Amino acid sequence: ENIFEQSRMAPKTPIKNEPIDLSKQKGCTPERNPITPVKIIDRPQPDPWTPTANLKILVSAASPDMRDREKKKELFRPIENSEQSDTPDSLQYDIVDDSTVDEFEKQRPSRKQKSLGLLCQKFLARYPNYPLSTEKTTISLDEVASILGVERRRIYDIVNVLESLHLVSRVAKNQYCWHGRHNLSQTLKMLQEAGELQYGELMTSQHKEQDLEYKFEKRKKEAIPDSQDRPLLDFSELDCSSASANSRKDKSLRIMSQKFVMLFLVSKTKIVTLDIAAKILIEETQDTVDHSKFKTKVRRLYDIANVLTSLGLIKKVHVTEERGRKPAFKWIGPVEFPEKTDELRGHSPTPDPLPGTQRGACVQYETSATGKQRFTRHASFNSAQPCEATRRKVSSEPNSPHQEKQDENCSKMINLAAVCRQKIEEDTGNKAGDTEMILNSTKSSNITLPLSLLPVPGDSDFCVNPLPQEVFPMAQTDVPSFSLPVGISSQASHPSTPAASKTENGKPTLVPNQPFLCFPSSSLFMLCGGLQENNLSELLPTAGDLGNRSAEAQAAVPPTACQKRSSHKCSSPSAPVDDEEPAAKRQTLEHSFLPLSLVVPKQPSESPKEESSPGSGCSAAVHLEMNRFDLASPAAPEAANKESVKPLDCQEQEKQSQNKDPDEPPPGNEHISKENANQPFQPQYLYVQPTAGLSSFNLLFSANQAPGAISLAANQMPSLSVPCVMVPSAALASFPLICSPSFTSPLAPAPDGSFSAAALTNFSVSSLASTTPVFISTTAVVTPKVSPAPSVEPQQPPHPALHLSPVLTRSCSAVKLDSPVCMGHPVTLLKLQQPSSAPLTPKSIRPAHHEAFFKTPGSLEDPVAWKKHEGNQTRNGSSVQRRLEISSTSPD
DNA sequence: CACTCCCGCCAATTA
DNA sequence: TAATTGGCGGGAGTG
Repeated sequence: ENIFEQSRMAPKTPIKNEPIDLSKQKGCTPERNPITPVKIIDRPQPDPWTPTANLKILVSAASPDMRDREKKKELFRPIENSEQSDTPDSLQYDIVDDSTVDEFEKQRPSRKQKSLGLLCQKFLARYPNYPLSTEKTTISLDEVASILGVERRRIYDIVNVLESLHLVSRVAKNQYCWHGRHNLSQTLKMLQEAGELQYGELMTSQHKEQDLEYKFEKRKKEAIPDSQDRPLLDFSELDCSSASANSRKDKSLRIMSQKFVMLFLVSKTKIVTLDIAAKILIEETQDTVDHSKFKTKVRRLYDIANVLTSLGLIKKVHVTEERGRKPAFKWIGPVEFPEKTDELRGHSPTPDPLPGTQRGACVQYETSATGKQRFTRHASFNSAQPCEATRRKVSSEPNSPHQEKQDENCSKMINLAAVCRQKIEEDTGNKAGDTEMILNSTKSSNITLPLSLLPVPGDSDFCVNPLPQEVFPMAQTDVPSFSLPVGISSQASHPSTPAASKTENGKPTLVPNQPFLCFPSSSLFMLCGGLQENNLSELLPTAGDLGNRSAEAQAAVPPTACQKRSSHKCSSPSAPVDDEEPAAKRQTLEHSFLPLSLVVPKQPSESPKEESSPGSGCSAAVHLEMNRFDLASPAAPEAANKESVKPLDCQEQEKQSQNKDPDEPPPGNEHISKENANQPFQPQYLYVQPTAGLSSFNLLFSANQAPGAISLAANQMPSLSVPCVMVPSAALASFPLICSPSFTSPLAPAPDGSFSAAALTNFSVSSLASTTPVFISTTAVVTPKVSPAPSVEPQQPPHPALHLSPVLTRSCSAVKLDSPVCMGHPVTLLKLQQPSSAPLTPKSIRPAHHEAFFKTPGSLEDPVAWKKHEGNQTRNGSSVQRRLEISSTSPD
């Protein structure tokens, strides 16, 4: 806007000129509105403020009227674009009042032009995405407000959201400092972790019912563990809910923003509907779901969504549910967050040296008046530093104990480590379980990152990069096992080499060893119908409305739950996939079967230990994790069908687990622990994603076996593998899913074993020797869980016992027991429902699915395809990947 | 009419 | 006490 004006207006309003540079190229704004290209502009560098100051003065000097006029013009013009306005600017100003009104109207500053989203874009345009570390950009609210021609109030709206993502931090009274996106991935990662803890379950199942439950849980958590809980999250925000009574800040836009973001990060589909988000965010009023309150919440969410949209993190979509179409937002930002290293990479765009390391990280603590502390740590490397100085109250904060130290010097790694530590500490103090959770999550997150599907983190753009390999980096870990991203997984899975090759490329180590891949649960889902994304959107989002859906949700949930509890590892993988994958598919699958999600469980005892290790610890921890990776394969069986199983159970369990111990044995199912992965394994299965055209079908084959029947045989791997194949066919409907459980034998170095054909699920095996027994029973079994781990060995996880938490849908419940031994050997019990012959519930099976199914002939191929695939696993894998890639990209 | 969400009152916090 | 922040919800613009 300014630009235009400048050019035109220049004579008259110098002020405008300054503001922004016109350079507009920001990679960032890919999607934004075309309408006002100008806005998009980005400035490479931050503007010098000095000029601004002048402006301010000028502005202030100007009569209010003038300002208004100017503002109006500004606003309009851009939009209008144009040029027309060239007319007499000056004149207009004066004129405007009267006659001009019409003109104005013409120009109409329509509401859109004043939208917060647009305003935010303008705001963002003023600052570089990746400012040089050296530069500190301070933002003066007054200035910005005047420059942008809006009231301050609006600036607060923007800044608050940006602050929640750590793009800016408050330095002083009217001052904020701009950090840019350097830390964004970390922030997101943290949010994801936190989100998993809090919302993991929910996300998956977003049933109304669940919501309620969810709420309950929350309460419980709050009530009980509050203090404890807090620590868990890096971001205090999360905690906030529980913690403080709620002072104003509790409700704060910042917190809401973070929670909102968490929902996306936790969501498999990456699509969150406003109403669901509102419900979830209403926490407090759990019971009282006032309509008005709901309404207010939604309003706020729109505010937040507008800002996030401007940031290119989400986009608006509509989910069509049975009931109708609901507004929703889809996460288009990075799904995975590379850890430090990656971050660097990601950020690459900006040459950010990590100089920051020294200064480092700023830890920001915010405390609410109430005493809640929220502190957020950022690992902001370079850019962040500025923060250090003052934060609002940080210093003042009496409450926050957390304020520990900020390490200025830490590198990202360090930061992370610190975080871990804190968590650990806190957790330990509080609950071991929590700690674990956290740790796990952290770890997991790391792990997860690799997912290929996910868009590359770092960058502004969210391009989705299909290449799994790239992603893979995670492989870094030495650990043999790891989870694969979907695409990858497929590859990996194949015993046949192809996959391996990829993996190899990515990480040689992995390849050989890798026992398995992690499929995101979602991926599994994909198997079935292929819908286009569009369709998907419809299906997915809804989350849980219907029973069917609920089922889906549940299905989905398990993984998430697992993640949460266990470690989150899984999550990431799944996530990526999800987005693109069509919900529909999932649904179908879900119904039928559980997704195979591989989840890495966290290890109970160990994790803490690991974590405990200091800074290095973090990294160390990571490694451990890596090693440990668990895959959870959900067993999933067909259970889906079974709605009979109650979702509740799962939820409950989840909740419980969440609340307190992740470790606890989930009564249900979820966890299965697993172990590690050190052993190498071969990929047993292929996952074939549907081709674009075909959308419908995805298969996972066990390398060994033929999928023919429902049950698949899996090979065994030392680690677990989850072989699952889903075939959706109408016919299959009745038992759409097939899961083959793989088991691992306990460590068998010799892999392959056999594979049990059982229809169930799989598991991972403990890396160690497989001491751990796994039980699978149709009936549910619960076992006690081992205590989390108190002591454990820190560094080594000799045996990393992984828990797989298979995601079980309701149908299956798995229980994992850890052996008291510590990390020892977890025992897993799975209770699987047998594939019920019973077909899915009618509901579950929706026509839509079928349609989808049918629509794509390719998909139909299924059976054939399978065979084919089997035949060519290798190929398939590659093709699959491609497909995936395509698909991923295609959506947008 | 439903969806969005601008606008700005006014209370909570800060300075 | 004044200024800054920011919750909140009325109600208007849009489709």
